[in-house]
Amino acid sequence: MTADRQAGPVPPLRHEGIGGVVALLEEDIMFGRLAPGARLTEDALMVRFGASRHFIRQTLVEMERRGVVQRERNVGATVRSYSAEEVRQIYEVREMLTRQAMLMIALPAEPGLIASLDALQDAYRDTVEKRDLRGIHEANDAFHIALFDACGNPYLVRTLTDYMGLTLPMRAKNLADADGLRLSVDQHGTMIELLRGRDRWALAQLAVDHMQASKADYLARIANPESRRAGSSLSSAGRTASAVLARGKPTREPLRVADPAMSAPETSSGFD
Amino acid sequence: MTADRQAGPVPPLRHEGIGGVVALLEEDIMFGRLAPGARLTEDALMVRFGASRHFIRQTLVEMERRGVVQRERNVGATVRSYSAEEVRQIYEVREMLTRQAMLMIALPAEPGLIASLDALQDAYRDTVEKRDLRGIHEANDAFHIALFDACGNPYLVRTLTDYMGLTLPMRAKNLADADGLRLSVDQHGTMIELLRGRDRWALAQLAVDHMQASKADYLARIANPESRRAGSSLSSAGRTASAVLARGKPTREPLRVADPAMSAPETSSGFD
DNA sequence: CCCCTATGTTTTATCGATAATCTCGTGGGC
DNA sequence: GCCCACGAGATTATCGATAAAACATAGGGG
Repeated sequence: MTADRQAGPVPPLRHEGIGGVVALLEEDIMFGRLAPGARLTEDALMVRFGASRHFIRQTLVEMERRGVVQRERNVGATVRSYSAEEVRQIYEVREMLTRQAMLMIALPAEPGLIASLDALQDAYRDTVEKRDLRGIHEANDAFHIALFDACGNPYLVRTLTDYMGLTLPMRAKNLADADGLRLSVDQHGTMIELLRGRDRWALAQLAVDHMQASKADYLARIANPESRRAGSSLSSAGRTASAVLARGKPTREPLRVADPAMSAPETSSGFD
Repeated sequence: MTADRQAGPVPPLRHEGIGGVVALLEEDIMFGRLAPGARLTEDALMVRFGASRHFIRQTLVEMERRGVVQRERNVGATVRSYSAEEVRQIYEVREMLTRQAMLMIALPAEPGLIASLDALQDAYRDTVEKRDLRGIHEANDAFHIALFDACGNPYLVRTLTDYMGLTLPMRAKNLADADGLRLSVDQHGTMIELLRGRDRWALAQLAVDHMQASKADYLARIANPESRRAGSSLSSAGRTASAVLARGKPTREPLRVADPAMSAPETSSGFD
């Protein structure tokens, strides 16, 4: 691990070790640089990250656990894709968990919580204004996790976090949509307001509503796969979008990664 | 893997590969042969199962994922123990998930479901009569998973299964309690009856009630740690029960496993 | 002309050995 | 007598190489 990690494709390249590679790859998936169905061969990843097979393998195991990657014995790993049915099921659970967690928050919330959420909200707003995709995602997740954390049950928070990771590929496109981001920021603000009041059900419902847009958007996207994708030039070279989304056995193709300086795709509304 | 796996300590030794080792170790934990806090060194496990370091390591990673084992970097793995607070939190989520899953079952349940549950119930009763501890556990879980499966959402079932695994060490002692088992069988029967009716809430509540006994029992057990433990002779040699349950840094002690032919501990009621 | 089989290539799975890290016991210094 | 530093032992982490499996292709037989 003290070994040379020659110039990674992403300039900052913070994070180190296995967690870092996971984060980087999740970004690739989330930003659409790695389309669903794309193969992730160990050798290619070894070259890309300058890591040993051991590390890469562990990374893939972890990503499989998180549900963003599918691994088949003796065949390899692919970016997982979800059918409309699966998406509904995942969101059904996620919505349920969210609602329950929100209902568990003692409602005139204590000032400390509101203060930290305010801070996170500010940070979130900043990243949105700066159009910092990675930052947007992280700040958004940080806000939600802090909110969930107020439910007082770390296991519930963990499971909820797991499901947030599961829906990660579905939230991809929404990071760059201006209207969706504005709505998202507004809703976060409303949540903080509701935390000052006493209406648990309103809070719970808002939190659930908050995630509808991305779900609907993703479902619409897979309904007609030829949706215009902005920076699709390099991802999964030569395959049509429908082929990429196809869930059949993956053909053996080399791993290909899009230009790191990806142009922000302009897509429909919705966020979470 | 084609390598010789010389006589394992458990006669049947079905299962092969990593999943098998996990199952065996989970049994050890569940039956109390491996007390909470016990160290699981790779070398010891390699000897015990005649497997390579690679396998054992993967096994420990998997068991950590399942929550039955705790791993600390450069230190090793120990059987995880749960505080009263954690137990309540885990059960809180598990109860919530259970209730929701039960409520999702369309209620005059279809005959096919009832038929398969009847079959599983018969099998369960058989294992109970035969006092087949391992079988009891497996048959019980099979019944519950089949029941949960009727909710129609595989992701919910999976999460629920994860939590069943998490509460596995808490359900340990209850496998051998005659009264508890009788109650358990009865409740399963009542569930099947309720599936024929239309009262979703009664079914959900029964399913939640069904797991209260083991929770209460475990909480009582950790409240006064000097509870009489039947086959404690070899597990964690020389340490007091309270020391075993202590959650501080584990002292380095050799792995010790109790006699495979464990005498069934007679303990209080409760089951799930 | 099509289907089945043999073989080469790609990719993953497994192993044994070495390096890094931690824990615990011991001895010297204050 | 107590505290800190050092070293021995134990245990995990990592690596490189080899084995095994699956896929893809090309050739032969029907």
